[in-house]
Amino acid sequence: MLTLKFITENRDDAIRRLNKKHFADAEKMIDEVIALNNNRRSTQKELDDTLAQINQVSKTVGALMQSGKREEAEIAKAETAKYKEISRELSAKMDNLAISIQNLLLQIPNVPKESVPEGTGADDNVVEKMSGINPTFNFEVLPHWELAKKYDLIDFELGVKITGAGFPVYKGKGARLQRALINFFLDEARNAGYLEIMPPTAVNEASGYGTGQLPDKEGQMYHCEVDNLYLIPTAEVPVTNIYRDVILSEKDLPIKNCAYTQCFRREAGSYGKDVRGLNRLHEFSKIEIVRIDTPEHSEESHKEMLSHVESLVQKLELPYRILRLCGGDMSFTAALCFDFEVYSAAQKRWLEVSSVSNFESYQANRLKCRYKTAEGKTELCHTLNGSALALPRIVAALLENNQTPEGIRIPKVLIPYCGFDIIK
RNA sequence: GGAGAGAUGGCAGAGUGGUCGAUUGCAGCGGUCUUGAAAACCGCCGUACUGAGAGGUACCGGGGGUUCGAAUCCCUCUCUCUCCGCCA
Repeated sequence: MLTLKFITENRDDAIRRLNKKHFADAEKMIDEVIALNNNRRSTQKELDDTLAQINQVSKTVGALMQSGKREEAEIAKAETAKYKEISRELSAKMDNLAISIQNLLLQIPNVPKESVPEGTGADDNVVEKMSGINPTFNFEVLPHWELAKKYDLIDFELGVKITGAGFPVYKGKGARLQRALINFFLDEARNAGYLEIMPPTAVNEASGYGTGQLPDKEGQMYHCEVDNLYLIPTAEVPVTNIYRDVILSEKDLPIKNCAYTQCFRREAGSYGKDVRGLNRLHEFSKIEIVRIDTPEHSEESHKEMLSHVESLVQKLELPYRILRLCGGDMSFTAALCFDFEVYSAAQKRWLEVSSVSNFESYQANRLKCRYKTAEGKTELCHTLNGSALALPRIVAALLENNQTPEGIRIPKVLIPYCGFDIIK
């Protein structure tokens, strides 16, 4: 969430930038926050003064009792009664104000950076870069779900039997390809300086709130009600929460973590051709990269993350494009976000395989993730994360783009990881 | 699942109703000494809100209560540890 300091000191700027995100009622909500906060401040002053009175009288009571002046002590005791009544009312008022402010702040999205383009939806995203060669075929190409069946790589029906739609079963070379990609992505991340983390895939409520999946996306996560745990939709949740309520030292930044986990998404409301095959799953594998950084360096970190992700799709020899998301298409919490898409030759469409975002201090404020500067000041960190990469759509593109009459060719970089160079 | 113990500052660990926001040790920071380092010695060393500042207020797992006054007493919730049971 945005900080009160930012909102109160940059009212007009905040409203203008929220409008870029096409956030309705920006002005109304910002002004309400400011009004509530002013009220909160004056109420707190009153409350603090009242409590100070009580504390002071209490001290004299103690002193009087010790010196045996009982009657005077009794008089002093009686005096606190009226202050107590006042403080009770004031603290009730304070609690209400604090809750109202918190509720409002949770509803206000992050403000986009200046470099975010104007726009209302996916069509307004700016293509930053397009690279790689779209494959051409002189035979009839099959979509990946048919290739998966033809070569017995992925069994969607079996997944339905065991669990349900969106939980595919990978078999033989299909399973080995999964493991190869996971290891390849993890090795690449480690070589780029990321510390590998293997976190739990179920998290508690506090972690869900920490990274902002709760309360907004409650319905999108699998919830184990008996123990009140949530299956993670991304490794971002457990990994970023490592730094919840932590004050880091400036010399430790940027922190660079990577993690492979299974990810679970209910995808309530999804249907149609977008969910065919591997395009949208309830459970999938993903390698996530996470950074915690200083405000001064986070932009640089973001660039490094983008070139890391770009190197992955390049090594996999996939045609790709990088989109700079417009204000209207960005997520609630991002300040700047780039999407990577790979071209899927049989489906003839772009598939999103990575989203690399800078959240600036928005997420850190909720997480209370701070760092001590060299001068000893405590400041909010910036947090960033990105997929590097999510497997299913990469697999979809690899299968479709690399199909030949002889079989499916494995990109050179993956051959040592797979242990085979063609699927036939 | 059964029984017991516990939750205090980055860590360890005192504190059982009145200058306790908290003794002490370690770690950290600054300094003296040293060619440099170590050792020794001296000083500093939680977070947040509020105030121009001095300062004020809150926080000893969370919430509630008793009291003029609570880290300390009571209730409640959560979590952790130990032992037993079950088990990958």
